[in-house]
Amino acid sequence: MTPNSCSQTAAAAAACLDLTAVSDLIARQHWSRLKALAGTTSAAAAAQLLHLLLDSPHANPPTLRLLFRWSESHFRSPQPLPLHCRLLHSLAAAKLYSDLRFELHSLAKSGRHSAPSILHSLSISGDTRRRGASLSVIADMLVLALVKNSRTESALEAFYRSRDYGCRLSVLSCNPLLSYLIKEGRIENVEKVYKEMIRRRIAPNLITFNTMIHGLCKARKLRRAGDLVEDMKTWGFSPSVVTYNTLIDGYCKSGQAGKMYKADALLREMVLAKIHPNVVTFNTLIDGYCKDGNSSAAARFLEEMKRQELSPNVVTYNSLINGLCGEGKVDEALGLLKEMDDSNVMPNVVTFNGIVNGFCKKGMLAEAKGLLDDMLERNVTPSVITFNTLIDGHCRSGLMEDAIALKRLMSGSGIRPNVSTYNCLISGFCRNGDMSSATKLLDEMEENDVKADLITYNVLISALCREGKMAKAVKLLDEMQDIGLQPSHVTYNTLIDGLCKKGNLRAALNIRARMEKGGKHANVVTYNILIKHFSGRGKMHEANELLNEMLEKGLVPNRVTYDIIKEDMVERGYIPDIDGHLCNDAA
DNA sequence: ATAGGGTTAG
Repeated sequence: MTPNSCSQTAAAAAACLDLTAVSDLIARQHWSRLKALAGTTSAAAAAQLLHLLLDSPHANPPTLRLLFRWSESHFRSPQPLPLHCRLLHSLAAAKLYSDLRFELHSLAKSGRHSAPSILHSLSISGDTRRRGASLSVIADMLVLALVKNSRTESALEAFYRSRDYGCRLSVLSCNPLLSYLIKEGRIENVEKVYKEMIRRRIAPNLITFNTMIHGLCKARKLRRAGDLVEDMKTWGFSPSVVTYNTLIDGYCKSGQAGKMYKADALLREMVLAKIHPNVVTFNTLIDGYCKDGNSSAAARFLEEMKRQELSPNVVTYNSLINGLCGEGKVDEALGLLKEMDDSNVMPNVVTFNGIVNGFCKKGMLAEAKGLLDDMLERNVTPSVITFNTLIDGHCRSGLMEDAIALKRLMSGSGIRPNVSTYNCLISGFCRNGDMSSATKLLDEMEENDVKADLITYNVLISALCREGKMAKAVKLLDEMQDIGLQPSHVTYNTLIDGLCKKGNLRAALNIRARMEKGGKHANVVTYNILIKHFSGRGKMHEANELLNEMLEKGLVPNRVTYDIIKEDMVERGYIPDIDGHLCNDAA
């Protein structure tokens, strides 16, 4: 068959076009002349021509793509999926991978088709003999395209379904899939995908392992993360600086006892293994120590990194500035801001937010507000968080009018108040017992289409509890569950506390039952509330039983627990007969 | 294609 001969279809016979001339017009994008020659006056006609060109052995894939793109934009209507799939196959066969990526990207972005229908259409399209090999490449790129377009659910479907078509995927799509699932906090899916990768003999690489370790750390499964480090070694990969940084960060954020000691041990271990700590390593440690309330240890790490000739960057300084401000050491934070200037590290909005927060915490509201001018001078644009911090600071000092003025100022600077803004203000009004102003803000939220969140409800519930309006408070619990908001421990504990204070133990236990039903287990705070309720009423036996129950569950008593035991029980002459845990810890 | 920083509730 020669390129100019008509192919076997009836449509082609009718058209009997000079395909070389047609291709030439397409390549030169002479669309009106193409219309005259080939009659492409509709999307359907263009589709027909595309099929014709695809059937011709001399079809040129880039030309096909030009025609396809022109048709979709010119007629403002998408071409049918089977045709798109034929185009994808021809691009894959010609190894035009960047064009293929682009086409899959637009297919994924449009969201018109589900992953299974795309895979199915691909599987029955294209040259039967070469389909298998190119199907794998296309499916692999499809998963990647779906991930990049935040269509994680479809990406997962494509990942699993592609197995039914015998596709061999690669780490190039699986790694980003894992990474996105982690970003979305869907750790169960992460582990499933990983296991499926192994089952399908998609060999994990160093990045797969680092990503998985990150996911497990984020899910606070530190032991499993450690197991994976051993796994990676059996696959022939040595932990890299990223592996260590991830683990160090995992421990810093784990909340477990001695976490900073573990983080420090990992630092020593990596140095011993001749893996050099980098800026991220130090930043992670500095942030970890700051969050642990130990900014002086963090400051020593800043010195250490300088000694190792690693340049602290804006993240380094931000972590330390935030830590210092959190401890009320705003002067030292300002010293660091000066140091940034000296070493040409540009402060950004996060830097200033930290200092604004520091001033607010000390009640130095004029200084905090004054930072807005400094920011302006330095070309740093305040963010919602800057204003929220300022607003919250004013609310906490009872300066509600100034807080409202700041909200106007932020709107005037083109920053829309978000839920947090409203939460700060509502909580401020509630603290002042001004429920009518709080309610007005709730209405305003509705008008501005800002949805109430968990914190909004917690704030309102605790305000109602303080006023003893328990029926209304419980009603809000129902309401939030109705609109699909998961109540938190705080929500339940606030209600339990309110009900206990009213002496309504039965209702309090009812909420506790709802809490368990909602998958949230009683925590230390829950027990403290209940123990306080009993011991405060002289029911020492019940209080004691709750103490034991709490310890049996492995919950660790905190300061509040000890205060209750000391003031309500011991000082009134009752010695809890709970087992050894308490004596050891209390001593 | 993998790792690090900011506000708000009890």
